[in-house]
Amino acid sequence: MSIRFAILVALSEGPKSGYDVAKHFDQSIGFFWNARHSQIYRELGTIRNKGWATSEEVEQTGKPNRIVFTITEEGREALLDWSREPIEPMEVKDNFLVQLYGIENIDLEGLRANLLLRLESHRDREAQYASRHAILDADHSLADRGRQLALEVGIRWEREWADWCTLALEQLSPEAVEGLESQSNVIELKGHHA
Amino acid sequence: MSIRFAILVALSEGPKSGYDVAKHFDQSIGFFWNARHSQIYRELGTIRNKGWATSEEVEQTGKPNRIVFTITEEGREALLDWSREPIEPMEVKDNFLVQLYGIENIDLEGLRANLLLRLESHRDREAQYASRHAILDADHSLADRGRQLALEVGIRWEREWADWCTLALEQLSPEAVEGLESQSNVIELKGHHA
DNA sequence: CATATATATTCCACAAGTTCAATATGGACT
DNA sequence: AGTCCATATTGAACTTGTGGAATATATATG
Repeated sequence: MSIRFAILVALSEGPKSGYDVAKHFDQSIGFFWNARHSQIYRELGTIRNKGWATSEEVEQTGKPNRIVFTITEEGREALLDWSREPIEPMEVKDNFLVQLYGIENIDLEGLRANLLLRLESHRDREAQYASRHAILDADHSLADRGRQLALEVGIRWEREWADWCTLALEQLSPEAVEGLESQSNVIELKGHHA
Repeated sequence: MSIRFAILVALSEGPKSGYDVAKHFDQSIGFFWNARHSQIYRELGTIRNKGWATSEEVEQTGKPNRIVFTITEEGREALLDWSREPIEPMEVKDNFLVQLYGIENIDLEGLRANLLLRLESHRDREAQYASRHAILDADHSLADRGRQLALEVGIRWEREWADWCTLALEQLSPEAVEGLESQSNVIELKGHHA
């Protein structure tokens, strides 16, 4: 229950080939639920098998033929039914947080390096979302308002994470950590191997 | 590359059975990377096969015997190696955001109901994290500082989401949406079926 | 007395998602 | 001439994670 409906959302805006869906995902829904092309093609197959879409081969010269999928009434109903069901809160699965819980048994230098990398990537993404947010017109179009809301939460999310990375870098800097009580075994292990 | 290391982090704090790991997850790391017991037991098997832990059966009366896993030097090194590798930014996979991108083709009433549910669950979680945050001592213990940082980002995350839910409920209220340009097919579909 | 819960592990079927390779062609870059 | 990229789809092997059932006993709740 997942990428299936993200694809169906894409099809609800107009007929698309697997390639189109993948392209579309790269610059919109994909920010929030991406997938590799192999999965997209497979899901399109099951969507068709469920009667949620019909497919039609379009001949092309010089390029491989496209197989274009068109959503059916059943597909639109499936989308509606899905949107009426309760949504499970998104599951947080972040290696950072696992590492923080095991901070005494991991490499602090590695963690700091990763915090810096993440800080950068959060700033990048925030800028990306913000630029897309700016070109939408939420005052007149429902579609744009929905997309803006999605981008809005994306922007907030990236901003909070970036701020948090800065905080974590401060609190875990060598000076800040010095003198803290710790049963770390990292130093002895380093001695064994370096 | 995932629950494996979360389990290894748990084992790095002391020997544990599969049941212990599951319990431990329920109240700590599990907030940020949970798993069902069937997967935990399976991963413990592969951790042992990789030589990252040894296992030992402990006889008990009245209860089933426990199989206790103890981390090895190789396991500790694997944990260190892992913490030195770059961490991929967490993947966002949220049905909400998908629905917002397809807002014209989903049921707005359903979306509003789900926003209310989510608002509640974010408030709950924030309170849960905050109460755990409060009992840690980040001024003296590195372990506690790490855990506090993890909880800190959890609190920020829940707070932002809760605020956003409120914003979305306002912007998608029937009054706010009225008069917006929309090609929605929801109404006609309802007519066909209700 | 029946039922639920806590303890403790195993196994199987399934769903969801990734990785990699193969196929085929036209155009752009070096 | 050779390589890379865009177009376009398929398929197989694999990893990761879920759901459910089976087994066995002690204690608590109704």
